[in-house]
Amino acid sequence: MLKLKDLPDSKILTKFAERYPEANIDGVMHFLTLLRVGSDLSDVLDNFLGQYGLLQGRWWVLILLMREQDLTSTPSSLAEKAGVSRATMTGLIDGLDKEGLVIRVTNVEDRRKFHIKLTALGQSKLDEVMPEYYRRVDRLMSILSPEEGDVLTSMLIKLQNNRDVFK
Amino acid sequence: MLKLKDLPDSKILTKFAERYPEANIDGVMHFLTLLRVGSDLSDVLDNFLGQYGLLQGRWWVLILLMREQDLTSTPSSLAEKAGVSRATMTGLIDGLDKEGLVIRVTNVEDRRKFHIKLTALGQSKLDEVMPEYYRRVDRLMSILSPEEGDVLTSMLIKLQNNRDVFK
DNA sequence: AGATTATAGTTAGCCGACTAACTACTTGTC
DNA sequence: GACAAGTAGTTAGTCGGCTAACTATAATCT
Repeated sequence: MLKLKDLPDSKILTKFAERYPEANIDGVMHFLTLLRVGSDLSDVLDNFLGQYGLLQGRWWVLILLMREQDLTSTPSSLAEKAGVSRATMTGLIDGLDKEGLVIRVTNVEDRRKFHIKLTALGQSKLDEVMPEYYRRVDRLMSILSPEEGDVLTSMLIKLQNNRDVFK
Repeated sequence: MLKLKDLPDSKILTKFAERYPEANIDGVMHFLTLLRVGSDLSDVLDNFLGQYGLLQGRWWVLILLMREQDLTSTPSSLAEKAGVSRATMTGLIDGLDKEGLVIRVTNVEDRRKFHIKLTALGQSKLDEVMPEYYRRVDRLMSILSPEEGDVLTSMLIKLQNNRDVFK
């Protein structure tokens, strides 16, 4: 996502605003800051997960399975919930299967489907990662007061709901 | 970046919190919301740029060149400012060169380098995209008051500066 | 001045997304 | 109950990132 390291300073934005008077300098700065911080935090998360041999894609699959009562789901359902294509989910499951973190079980009721099940090894991988993940998130977010956190989220949701204006 | 569509609700988080008492439910929700909104806005931006035959990578290169006094820079400098590897920058410049939006000019002072220069066609591509881009950003961000925008950015910067706790 | 070290750019090969097309199976309709 | 349409999963091929290794050139240090 946003890779740009060199965010414009107000001098540059002013130069651009001369050519493009539509520019709302403050708005652009707020927008770019949001993209940039989101991207950087995502990178930091990937980096953290990498220490456990995971990446966001695989990690979410494990978590989605753990959410299920019987620790089981189907590739299609996982793909939809994880926000990736079914083809991508095939690859993610391949990798997790190879490492023994999940298993594919044939579904006798609908032979098009598989049951994807979290294994004991998969659960123990989560048990290894999640406590540390939660501690890190807590440390990260504790720079904001609980009230600030609520305000942040409410503003983000407003932007989220307004994003269609960009389409 | 964050693809996960199915953010946990408080019921799921509570279940996880039983197994992982470290979990600060509110903090996790705020964190995931930030990643999610950042990711979605980035996708929306890519989608917008795609209508003009651009993607974020190429678009930033054009903008970085336009920031320069003589509309000229080097691949290394562009790579660093854009936050991509030099190898990736080679590919971006290849594409832009092929479309005539930038040109490579040999550098007689240091024959290892090239001058990468924005062409008139490249400038006119920006002139086509930027006004609409600024209008969209303005419309998006105008859901927040100027004061809210400032508060948002200041909280984001706090998180940004605190992200090393994750490492 | 010559050898070493550092820098600029490219190439090759990998990785994880994607879409499109394919097989296998199920559902629905006449 | 056969056949059309829909769904589940995989495969093949593309794309834009990446790192590592390579070539060419410049700078530095005896």
